Amino acid sequence: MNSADRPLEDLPGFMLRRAANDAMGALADRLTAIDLRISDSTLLILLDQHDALTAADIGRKLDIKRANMVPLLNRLEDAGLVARRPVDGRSQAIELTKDGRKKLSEANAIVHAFEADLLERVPPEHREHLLPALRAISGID
Amino acid sequence: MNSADRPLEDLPGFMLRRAANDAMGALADRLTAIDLRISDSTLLILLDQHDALTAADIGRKLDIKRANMVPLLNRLEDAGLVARRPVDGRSQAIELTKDGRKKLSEANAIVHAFEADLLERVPPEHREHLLPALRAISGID
DNA sequence: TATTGTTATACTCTATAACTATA
DNA sequence: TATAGTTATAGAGTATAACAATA
Repeated sequence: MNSADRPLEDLPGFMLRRAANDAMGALADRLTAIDLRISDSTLLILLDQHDALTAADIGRKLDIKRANMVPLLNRLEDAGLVARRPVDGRSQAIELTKDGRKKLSEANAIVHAFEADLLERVPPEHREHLLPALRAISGID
Repeated sequence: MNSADRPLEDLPGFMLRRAANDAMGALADRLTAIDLRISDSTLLILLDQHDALTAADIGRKLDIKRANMVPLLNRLEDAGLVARRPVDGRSQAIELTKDGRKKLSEANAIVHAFEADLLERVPPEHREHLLPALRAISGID
């Protein structure tokens, strides 16, 4: 036992991992009600907020490798939620279908309720600092 | 495009996932220098801070299912870093070996440097709020 | 009866290498 | 030459079910 070292609960990195795992586990559970995974819902929300994204665009924005976009898009296309539309000889735009927009509205309801519940858990005095801190860690702004 | 919805970067849950993924990817990269995974280093640090933990104890503290403790402990035992010692007919204490304590000190150096760098990225006015917010999300205190 | 350690298994996410076709 | 989409594959984390032995 080395008392000079801080317990794991005092390490921001460890707690970041634990908080993310707990929170994402809870979100994944809620999303099973509409047969979506977290990455599915994220992709639908992203498509709703940007026009004319290609598969490679999505991969870059969501930190998903090109190779891993394929099964993800196959699954969403098989479910009838998105469609691939060639924009030139090698790129394809990914677009929400009518069913996709319907599923998106269900996903938005679940995700936003989840986000509200998540913030609710954070004591008010720390609440406004969470997003800026997380953005800084991710290298955004 | 639904402008009523906030972009993904404004959702704490999404940014929590992204920050954790980015940070843990960076930590995992650093730990490859001493041939450890994140879960390995976490287990070594935990063993250093508590006496006489059984495999089931560790699983509960680190949120690792009993079944998944087996390959983890096998790997660390094969590497000579921990030893299993039966404490009764069904439980076994997990103990750091001499090599394990040496590896632990290397892991502590890497982990604490990483934690310092992580906090450094967070603007000072948000820094002290990060840990309490993450603890609250994880359901600690 | 509940718990421990274990085996087997499966699913998700992620990562790399290699290939074809196109800009 | 660089990029896009694809295939195949492997690693890592995680989940459940079932079993024997023990508390």
